[in-house]
Amino acid sequence: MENNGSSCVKVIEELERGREYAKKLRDKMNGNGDEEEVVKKVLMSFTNSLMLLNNNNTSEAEDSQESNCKTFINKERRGCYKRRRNSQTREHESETPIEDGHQWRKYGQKVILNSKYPRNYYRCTHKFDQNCQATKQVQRVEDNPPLHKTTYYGIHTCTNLTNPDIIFDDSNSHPSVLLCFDNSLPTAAKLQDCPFLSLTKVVKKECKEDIVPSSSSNDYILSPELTFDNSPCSKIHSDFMDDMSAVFYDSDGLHQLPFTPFFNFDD
DNA sequence: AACATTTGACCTTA
DNA sequence: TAAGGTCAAATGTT
Repeated sequence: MENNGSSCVKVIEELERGREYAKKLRDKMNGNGDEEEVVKKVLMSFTNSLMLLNNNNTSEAEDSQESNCKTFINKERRGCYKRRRNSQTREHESETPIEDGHQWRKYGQKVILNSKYPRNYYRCTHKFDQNCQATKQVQRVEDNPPLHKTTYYGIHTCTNLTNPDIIFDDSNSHPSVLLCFDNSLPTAAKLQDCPFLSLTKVVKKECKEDIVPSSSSNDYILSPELTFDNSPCSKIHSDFMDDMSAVFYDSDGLHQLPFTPFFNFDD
């Protein structure tokens, strides 16, 4: 895949589009027995295909670094990690740190050379209980007007959509990335009226320096599926779904399946 | 007590 | 070797 990243993006985008259509069709079925089951399976197929694509994308890079990174084998090697590839990011800039609807746990902060403000590092709260590999970095990049840059790595595979009633309003920020969530839960139906998407709004603070708390705890709400629109403003990199593991969705929710992708787009 | 954040150490990469 | 990403003990919060 390394020799044709843009083609891979197109495939992913096409699959995303197909999945959206399947979702719309499923919604229109409205409990129509067997036919709805078929649509659900189509939807599941799109989702799993996207997962497979991602896993295939990253397996080679992971293989090459396996010998160097033994973080999960030998916990005594502190600081061992996979350095991020520049191409595997989604970026977003806004006047305030964006509230993306996911649950994040801050795990680090670094002073960055030639930057006035430190960079904050977050991982998904469900990194360990659901093996969700999503991370993000948040850094204030400008003073006046205040501008925060959020860079996302990986994709959420966790399933903890706890409050889909609160929708993220991105209208006041730069529309660099639009995210779509739909975990097939009944409550998620409200989100599907938004064509390009919707973020479940955060009700909790991100970190003390970045955002004013709006409630008493520190978690974000999250939802499991993530898609991107086709807006020219969207900044989608070829292999954004880094760090994914072999986790697939079925019509009942998220399940870990005991196999790994068997095809290779480079063939 | 459980969970989240802070922060210095550790490690990899350019 | 400097810069940056991650870990984990210490500390804070609920």
